[in-house]
Amino acid sequence: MRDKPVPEATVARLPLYLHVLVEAADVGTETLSSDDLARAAGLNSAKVRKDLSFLGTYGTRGVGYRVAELTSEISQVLGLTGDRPVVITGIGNLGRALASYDGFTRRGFRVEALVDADPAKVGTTVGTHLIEPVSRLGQLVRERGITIAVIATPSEHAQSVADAVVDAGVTAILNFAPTRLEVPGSVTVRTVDLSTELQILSFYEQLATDLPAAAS
Amino acid sequence: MRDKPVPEATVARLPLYLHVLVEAADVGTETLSSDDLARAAGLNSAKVRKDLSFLGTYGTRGVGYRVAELTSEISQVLGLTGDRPVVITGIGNLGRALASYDGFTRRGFRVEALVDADPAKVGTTVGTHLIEPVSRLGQLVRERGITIAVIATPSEHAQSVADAVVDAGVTAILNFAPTRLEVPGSVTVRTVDLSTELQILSFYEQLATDLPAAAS
DNA sequence: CTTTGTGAAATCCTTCACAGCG
DNA sequence: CGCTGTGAAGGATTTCACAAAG
Repeated sequence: MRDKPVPEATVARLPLYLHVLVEAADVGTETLSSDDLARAAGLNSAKVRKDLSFLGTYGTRGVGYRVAELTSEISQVLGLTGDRPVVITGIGNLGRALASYDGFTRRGFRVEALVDADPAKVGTTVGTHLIEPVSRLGQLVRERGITIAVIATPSEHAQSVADAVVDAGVTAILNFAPTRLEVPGSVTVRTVDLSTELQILSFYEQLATDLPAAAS
Repeated sequence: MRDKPVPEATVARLPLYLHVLVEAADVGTETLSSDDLARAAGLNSAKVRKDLSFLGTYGTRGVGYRVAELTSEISQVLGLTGDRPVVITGIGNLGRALASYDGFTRRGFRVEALVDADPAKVGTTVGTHLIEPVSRLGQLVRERGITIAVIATPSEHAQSVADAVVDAGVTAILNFAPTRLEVPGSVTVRTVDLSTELQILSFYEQLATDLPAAAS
């Protein structure tokens, strides 16, 4: 049950299951069937079972999955044990939104440092976090053992920030700048580009309005 | 050449091609080969050619694709002709970031209305945009022909906002609340959940640090 | 009798490899 | 020649369908 290579598509759904499980636990539910999970997650039950089978976690036939057990199993697989320190770079509107977003904290992430290039912002705070100068970026990453960086800078600075954090030991980057980052293969990058998302939506929106009616 | 069902995976890459094309045009480049496009987009050239073949746009053998022509072709397929009015709901830090994000405007989107439930925010402005009360949401959508809504409200209000905009005629929703929205099949929803993204990153970050070295 | 876990079929996506156009 | 367009091969993912466990 060890060493199955969890498929990418499955990894992308694990946070969704986790979300459903946490909500179920809040309500006091102790077990969920694959069908319950599927309905709540908007999937079908076969997919849920296949996904969970990769984790090596076994449900109970005739009953379902134990919420507590599955929660901790998924958390473990995702590496959400303990707090993971994160640095946010670029404290504009978006960076500020991210810094005060409690969804990070509620999952296992801790905003450990904020940096910005603007001297007028350095020394001010967002919530309880102090904004530090970008010149200290490498040092902060090293000193605080940060391995995940969020880039919310203007796109023209995204690459140089990426270079700096990678050089200091970061191995995962969440990039909000609309640019392709060039990084070593050992570093994982996920880019969230808002205008890309809107353009994809636009395509499907157009389909929906061109055809009279058709849906799945 | 009409009526090929453009695959989902291809649609997701079209904005990327568009981005590369716009940058190329800025520098005065008039043609790009599939290999040039692939390098700039971080893909391989076969994929680029396959993708573009679905559009019915033909390049020139021995030369490549005409930048201007391909740009307008992709824009058309994505439905980016003319301005598309968008409403942003929930003007917290994130909503404010979105409202002032010029990436929307630079592509074919126009922020046409902002709404918030907080009476203290209603009547104030973000840039040139006035914040209106959520009670006017349906009316605004109808009057201004809005078909795309961005939801940046707290998650407990996301569903009711979705219901309201769908009822008023919106057919595409970009959802930043960490909730699954229940909508009719004719409405397209894309959810961007920041903590989901971080959790996926966490998985790969963990892999990278557990293994000594392995990358593609 | 309910629900899991999983081979096998079906579908979707990517990559290969090359014929053929400019 | 160089580069597109595309059948065909190869992978990955989803769905089916059912045997076996509780």
